Amino acid sequence: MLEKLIEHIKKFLPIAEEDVPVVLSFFQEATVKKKENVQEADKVCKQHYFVTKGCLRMFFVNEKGIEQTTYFALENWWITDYLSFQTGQPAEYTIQAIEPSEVISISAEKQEALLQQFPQMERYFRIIFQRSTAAAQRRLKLLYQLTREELYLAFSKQYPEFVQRIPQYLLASFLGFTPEYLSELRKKMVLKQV
Amino acid sequence: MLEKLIEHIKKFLPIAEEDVPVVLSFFQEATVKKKENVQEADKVCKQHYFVTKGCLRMFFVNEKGIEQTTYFALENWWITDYLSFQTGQPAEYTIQAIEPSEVISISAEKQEALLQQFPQMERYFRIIFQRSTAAAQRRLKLLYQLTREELYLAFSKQYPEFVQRIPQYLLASFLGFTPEYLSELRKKMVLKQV
DNA sequence: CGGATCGTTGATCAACTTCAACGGTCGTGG
DNA sequence: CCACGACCGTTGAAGTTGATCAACGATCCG
Repeated sequence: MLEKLIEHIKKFLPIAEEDVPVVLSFFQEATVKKKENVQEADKVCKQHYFVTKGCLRMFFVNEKGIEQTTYFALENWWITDYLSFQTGQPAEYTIQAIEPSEVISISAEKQEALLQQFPQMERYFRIIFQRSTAAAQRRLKLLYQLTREELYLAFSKQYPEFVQRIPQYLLASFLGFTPEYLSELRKKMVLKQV
Repeated sequence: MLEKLIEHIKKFLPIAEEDVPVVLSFFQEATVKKKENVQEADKVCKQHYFVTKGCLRMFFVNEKGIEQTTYFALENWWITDYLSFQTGQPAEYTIQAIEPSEVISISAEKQEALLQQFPQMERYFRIIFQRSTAAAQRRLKLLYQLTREELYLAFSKQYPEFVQRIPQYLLASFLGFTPEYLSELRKKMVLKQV
């Protein structure tokens, strides 16, 4: 399973075979059950997670007590509450598996130690975060320019298999509307196709 | 003016004095007039901008022909259309000065060359992008959890001087609503205070 | 001084939420 | 293996939020 991470790193930079076990020694593996939290809100987020199997979601609980999902992480995606991870403040987000999953993680301290010992890993994380920044810009553009209905269409088109894979109420939350409204949208779309 | 960039880099890592001029030789300076574009939509975004003075905004034009502003960049902030910058595709965003400004910039090619020659700069950009990722998470949380009115209040509270500094229609656009509605919100708030 | 730009106002309208209720399905315990 | 409860998706009515459009005043700047 750790192999998955090495493969991912190798996509972005060369890494000497003899360094592989040393690099990997900074990380730990975990199996996560469905609905299990890897990170609880209000606790400091100590780990940075790399998903090797399954799917995680990140959510916060709003004033009405509703879980608002804002991120999903699939295989080969990094995820964490970066604000808490960086500053050591309590996290605002909970991170939960929505399927039986497998993750690799590294603590903030170990990540820093890894970067000290293997400065070339700065490049790996620089690229990861640069891509994340680009993805955030793209997502924000969609959020600003599309109606909820168009958002649903765009997302369904880009991730058709994923839409099948997750419960509708999570998708509705992620897209920023209610499950009832998603239900209405789906009905409308079926009618149009007939 | 280039001094501002060096100061910023030094906040995150040590840099030998003799390296300073070499590092700086990768960058270029520019003065930008109010309303001048440093980046046009549909052209490939070749530069990564660091603002040393003034303020830039990033926007796209939606289907109704309205300029939708999604980012501001103040002093010591990096900004660009990262998707275009990374992939070489045409940009979706325009980047424009909203005040007379001064920027330092570096092309994608030169940034790569800089990182090859000074690998410690990977750390600098890793930190910049990691913070940017954290900021994006924070912003997304606010967008999902607050009403438009609360967004305006929160933003006014966090950046009171900035709200004074920019035209209201830009602020309304950034917060995701119309200038007319912002006007209504402001009226409502004044009435409450009386 | 004159035109363009910006903020405001009010009426109407569309998008989306809220709430309550119902039916289907899935998983768990007996 | 069945029965029960919890969870999930759906439906429809009523209510909010915020958009749209058109018009007007103020201000800025050349």
